[in-house]
Amino acid sequence: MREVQAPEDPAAVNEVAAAVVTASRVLVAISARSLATVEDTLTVPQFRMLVMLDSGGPTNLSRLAEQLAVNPSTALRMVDRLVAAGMVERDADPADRRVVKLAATSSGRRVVREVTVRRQAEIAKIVALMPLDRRGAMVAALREFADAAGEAPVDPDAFSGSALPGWT
Amino acid sequence: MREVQAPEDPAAVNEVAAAVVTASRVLVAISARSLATVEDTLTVPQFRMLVMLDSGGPTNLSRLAEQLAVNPSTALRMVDRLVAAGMVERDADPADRRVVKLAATSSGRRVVREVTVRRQAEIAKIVALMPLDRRGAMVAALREFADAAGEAPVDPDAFSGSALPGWT
DNA sequence: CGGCTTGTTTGCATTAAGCAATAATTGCAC
DNA sequence: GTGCAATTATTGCTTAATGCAAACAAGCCG
Repeated sequence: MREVQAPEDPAAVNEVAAAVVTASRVLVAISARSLATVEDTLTVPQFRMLVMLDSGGPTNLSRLAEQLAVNPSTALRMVDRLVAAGMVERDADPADRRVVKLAATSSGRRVVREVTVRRQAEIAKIVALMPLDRRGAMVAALREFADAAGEAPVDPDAFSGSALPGWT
Repeated sequence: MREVQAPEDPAAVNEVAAAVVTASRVLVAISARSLATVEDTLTVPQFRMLVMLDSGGPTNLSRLAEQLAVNPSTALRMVDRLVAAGMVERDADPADRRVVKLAATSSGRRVVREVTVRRQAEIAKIVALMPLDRRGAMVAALREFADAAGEAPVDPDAFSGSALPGWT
């Protein structure tokens, strides 16, 4: 069986990997900075949970824990703290008395919005420093990379208002 | 004072931001997967510490804590656990009896190498799926982005063997 | 020498996290 | 329709990560 692609040049692959790693550092740094705004109020895991609730709408505990890839008991106690902080609301589900519907309060949503706005601003600031005629190539290249990884693209409009599910 | 760049098109900036976010999800996922290999043995913060010690060479506790951006006491207890796991070595500094020199053991270094190899393999696998003639554009675009962010690029050769400091 | 700084460690508290067990429902099979 | 299996939330126990403040040790400098 033959490779579909031409034989790989190890040095070239390394070059790409290095570029990927460098870019990812930038992204991680942006995440951290934009979250530092509300750092006094929220921890990183708490923020991730809040983003899930804000973007995904109300859910129950099990699904939330599954989305965050944590143990239900962990999720439960995080919810407890967010409820105590007034950022998440608990409601009984009339259809199934086992489940507890969880939703972000307006206060919680506001925090998510603040962080998101700041993050977008950080990215935009960097993008603005790039030569105008290179941005198209940037978008194309990143999409190509994401496509190759089999990741569903983010809708530019959808995310502009509210959420970046799962992204710290 | 006038802008150097042409006036921004908000929609275009959003497009770039969306592409960046999508790509960053892929990178985060790769991180998580490649670290899952040793998940049973090490926690994420422990691995970060190990990477620091492996790539940066021996240090003392204060500098290590500073690099990881954690409190010295936190770093101390993490070191305790890594020492107990046989992955880090404590040595007295003859020049200054206050400091404790910390270094990764060969066992610790091996773990870092395993994860790094797996991560590179994951990235390479994705890169291999991209059209050959687009990889150059990808590298160029990512470098441009990193440059704009003022980040020092990663040396492809330097990182190929050992380390990705600070990158989870 | 005596104070100041630096480096490590300990005490105390909170958050995060997983596993196991329990309780409360619901759904389904018979 | 009753009883057992599955689902959902919760609690108890343990460990790890984290920060702050205080203690303690060792070097530095005037």
